[in-house]
Amino acid sequence: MYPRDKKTYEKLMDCAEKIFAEKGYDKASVREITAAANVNLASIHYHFGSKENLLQELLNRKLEWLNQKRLIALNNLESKSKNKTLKPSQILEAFFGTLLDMLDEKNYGGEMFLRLLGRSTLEPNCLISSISSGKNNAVTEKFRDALFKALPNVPKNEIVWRFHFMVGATSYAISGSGLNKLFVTAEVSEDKSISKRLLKKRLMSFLLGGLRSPMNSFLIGNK
Amino acid sequence: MYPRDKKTYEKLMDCAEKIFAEKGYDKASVREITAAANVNLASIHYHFGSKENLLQELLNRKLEWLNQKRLIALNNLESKSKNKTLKPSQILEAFFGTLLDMLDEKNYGGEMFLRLLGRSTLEPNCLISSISSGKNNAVTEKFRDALFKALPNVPKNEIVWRFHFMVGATSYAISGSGLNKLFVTAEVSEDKSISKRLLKKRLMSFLLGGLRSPMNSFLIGNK
DNA sequence: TTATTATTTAAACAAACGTTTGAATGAAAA
DNA sequence: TTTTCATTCAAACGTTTGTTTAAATAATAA
Repeated sequence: MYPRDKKTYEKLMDCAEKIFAEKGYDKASVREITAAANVNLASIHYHFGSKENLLQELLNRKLEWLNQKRLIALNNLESKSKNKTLKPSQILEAFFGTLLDMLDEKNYGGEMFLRLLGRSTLEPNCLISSISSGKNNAVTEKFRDALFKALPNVPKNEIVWRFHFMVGATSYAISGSGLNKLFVTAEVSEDKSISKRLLKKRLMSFLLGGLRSPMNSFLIGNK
Repeated sequence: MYPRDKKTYEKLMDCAEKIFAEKGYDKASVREITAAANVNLASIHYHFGSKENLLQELLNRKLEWLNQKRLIALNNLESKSKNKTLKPSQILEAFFGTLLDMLDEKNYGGEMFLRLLGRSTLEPNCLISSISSGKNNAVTEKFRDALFKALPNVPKNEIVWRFHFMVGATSYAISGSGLNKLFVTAEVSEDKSISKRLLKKRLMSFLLGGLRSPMNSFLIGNK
């Protein structure tokens, strides 16, 4: 079932990521994870201390990697266009695009991580502190400030709100339930693999439209 | 603690709604709900059969009420503007606006239900079938068709996707975690009560922008 | 009233959970 | 080799979970 040489630690990481993504944190049991990894029940506590720590370490490692790619993308943009201000679409590409590109990756792990990240962002308990604390927060603030600069005419408060809305739409889209519903209902005349490839383009277009939506567009013609 | 005359059934409904909304289905225990309602532990199974049925009945009742209001709003729009096609903003107002108006209601129940609905929509397991089945689906399809008519130039597939994105953004925004994060971070210079009142306007504006976003807006200037 | 049904109650059940334990096993160092 | 450390293992622990049971009580009908 599993390559002999893979260490227990890595096997647990792999299986935990997959099962957490599929079932969510609560419904994924330690017994199921260790069974899938073909290791002893107690090994999670030996290597990670607890089930919760396992999830933490999982997300920390991947998020750090993702955020590094995000920052690199943002820095590239800023250095390329020397003095010109960045366009909102470019900033979104660096933040959400970098994330969504993982869907296209060959390995199954990309999609699994996205599902897990979406799940964790939407998860009720704030037990997953790594998502909204520490380094991750610093990256978010950097992009938030970039949006401030790119949209000088939009009040900062409004941008913060819209940033949250974008995160919400994305989290839902990449979470398991969201992804499945999308592929099922939109599959009117589309292959699933095509939908998967087009998800990024479609979502990004939606996010950009929402971000640039004229203020008070809802006050016109609606009392 | 509780008015004497309230029947056990109603007390359970009230407390379950609140606790489900706060903690999510899994983390909300039968013991906590019955304790809060000040009734016997076994009464959930006597009146509802199971914990799951309790949630089902809860959502069914409220969703039916909400969807009726949605349909009425849509019918009003269609009958008012005799032959003219509806504007997207009007359709969104009837669908999402009707939902978000519950935030403004005096009673605490409105916000609680929104949190619960957001939670349930985002919940991993598809155990909450009432959300995406039966009458609720019929209402969704009616609004989807209305959007088809309102946006004849946009491919239907695209509209279905964007509809999902809108649901995702809304679900996240009204769910507990979303609401809290929004109020915390956006509270730079705003009172929470103000943020709450403005949530609808802001979210609706975002949704409308996303819905009407020009197609392929992300292909321009981005390789 | 008595008889009958509906509801509430306290107690227990069975299963699943994360976690802990202490011995057994493996590998590396002395 | 012997010693030492890291890792694995089977078994059990203590909680918590949703659910069930059977007796007790309340409400209703005859």
